[in-house]
Amino acid sequence: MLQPERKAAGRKHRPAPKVPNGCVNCGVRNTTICRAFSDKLNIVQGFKTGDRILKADAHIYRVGDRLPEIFNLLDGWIALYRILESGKRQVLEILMPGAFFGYQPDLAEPMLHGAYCLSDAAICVFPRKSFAGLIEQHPEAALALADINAHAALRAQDQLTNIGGRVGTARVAHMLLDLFLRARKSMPNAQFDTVELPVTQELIADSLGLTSVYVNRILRHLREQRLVVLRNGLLKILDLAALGKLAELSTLSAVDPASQLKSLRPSHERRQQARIVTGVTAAGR
Amino acid sequence: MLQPERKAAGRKHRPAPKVPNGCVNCGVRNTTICRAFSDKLNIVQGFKTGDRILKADAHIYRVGDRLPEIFNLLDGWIALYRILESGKRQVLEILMPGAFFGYQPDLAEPMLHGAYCLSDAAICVFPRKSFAGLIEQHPEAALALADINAHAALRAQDQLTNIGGRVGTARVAHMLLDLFLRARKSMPNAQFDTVELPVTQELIADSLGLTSVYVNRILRHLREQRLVVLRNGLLKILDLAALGKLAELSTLSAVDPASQLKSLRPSHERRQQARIVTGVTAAGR
DNA sequence: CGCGATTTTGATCAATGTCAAAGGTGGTGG
DNA sequence: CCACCACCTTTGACATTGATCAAAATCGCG
Repeated sequence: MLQPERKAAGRKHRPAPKVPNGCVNCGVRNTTICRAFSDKLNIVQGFKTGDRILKADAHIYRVGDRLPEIFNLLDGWIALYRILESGKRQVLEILMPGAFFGYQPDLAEPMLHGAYCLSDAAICVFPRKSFAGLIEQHPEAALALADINAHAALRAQDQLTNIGGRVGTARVAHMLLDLFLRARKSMPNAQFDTVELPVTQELIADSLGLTSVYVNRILRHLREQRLVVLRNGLLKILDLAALGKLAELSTLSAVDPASQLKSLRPSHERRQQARIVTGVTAAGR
Repeated sequence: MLQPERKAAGRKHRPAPKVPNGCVNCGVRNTTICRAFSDKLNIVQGFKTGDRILKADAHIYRVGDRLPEIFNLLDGWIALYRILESGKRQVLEILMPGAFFGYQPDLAEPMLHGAYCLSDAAICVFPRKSFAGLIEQHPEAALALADINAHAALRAQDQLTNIGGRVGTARVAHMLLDLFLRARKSMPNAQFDTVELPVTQELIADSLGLTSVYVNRILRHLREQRLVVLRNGLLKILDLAALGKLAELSTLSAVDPASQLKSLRPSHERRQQARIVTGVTAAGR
């Protein structure tokens, strides 16, 4: 359950994040709010405050802060979270490049969630004060914002469904699958079965409403079943199909990983059905 | 865990829902997307397909449906839910009058969630096909939509935090508190400690990722502690302050019930601190 | 090589789920 | 107006999942 300050895990080979040279060369300009200005990039270019490079473990803002800015995530991973009265941390969402964050209904109010870097990261900064004006001036931007928010709601509902509807093992499987598929998208060689995952077991636990100790046991279980291995910040998928089955993909999910399950190496020798073994505790070593 | 078809509980004294006579007389026109047209109600008036009265337990749409419409909730309560592969139902949100629903990022895609009536209800129907056009034509509508979606995301995150971060007792307390405060808002006499709550224990369970049996035990516990009584579709708050404490209100919640906690009858004779008794099972009768 | 943080593991306990049966309650048809 | 029925609500006994506590083993990084 979250200690005051900690170090993120395994992110060695990751190259230092770089910011693009002008919006024209921005790699994520079609994913975030900027896509509303694709034919007039000079507007965002003039609007943005600047870019910023952040170290892993840096807090971009905390719950209760009154922010003067809004952000686009250019590179790196960021976690959004809340803190409960009990001190427990609940991770709301894990952001990857292209995310638009720091927004909430009433821009002047203190932030309802915090954001901190899972890895070194690069962000693009917008001034908060004039943001509303920008949106009002440009109808397409309002549309893009509506769409972005709708997707945010969808993701939150996905997570909600995962936590509320699945047991620990399936929860973890589902989350790993989601992270894997998302991370692979932004990878150069998109046919690999391994991706970098700068998440700590405690972070997974705080995402899924479990304990890090229990997550550790579940991970061991998944490893022993030859489904997936998470080690040193690397996630390796061994049996995508079986993992998908274990994850009890909801019939129609926003991410819809189901449609992507056929893309990894065709099939495998170990077709051992990977029963949904509950009772991770007593898993024989 | 949701059976095919069921009857909602206790909703006897509720008057039959009525639809307003024209948008001008609509009671929720300032809550939903229509607020963008406050000075030109004739536009929505001309745009809407019509109104519809629904019986309790009616399904407005189900997961996978391709909807030809979008809705405003005029009267009554509606639950949005998903179905997991296991057959488990996860309630995403409970809607009250003024909600805008049936929207999702890609309007042409099959619905990712279902909607069904907890009580008799009245809804206002918009044509889905031309909805995008309406939004594009009216910048303020796009803004309103962005805001509505942002709030939807916030609510989902609230629920996420409740399920992921709290134990059963606190979860139920938090949900009841939320429902109470929301329901009371739309009540004539807003100083009462009792509201109608057309929810079944199974619905609460499916909302919170618990079992209806366990929810029942938690409710008994809350009743025995003189905090709140839920019976026959009526929710009566006995000790609002203690309930709020039990609910571990997150420091800054979107709904922020904390700020409303002082509004009920001042204090009470039984100031028995209502310890957060865990271990509901063996509660002595 | 050594420190700080994370991962692992064992032992044990508390929270929550499952199964099954008995009571209630409101609605409805006769 | 009453009896019956379907659907909720309650409760007991028991099975599992997941949390806690505490200590050892690893790993990344000077």
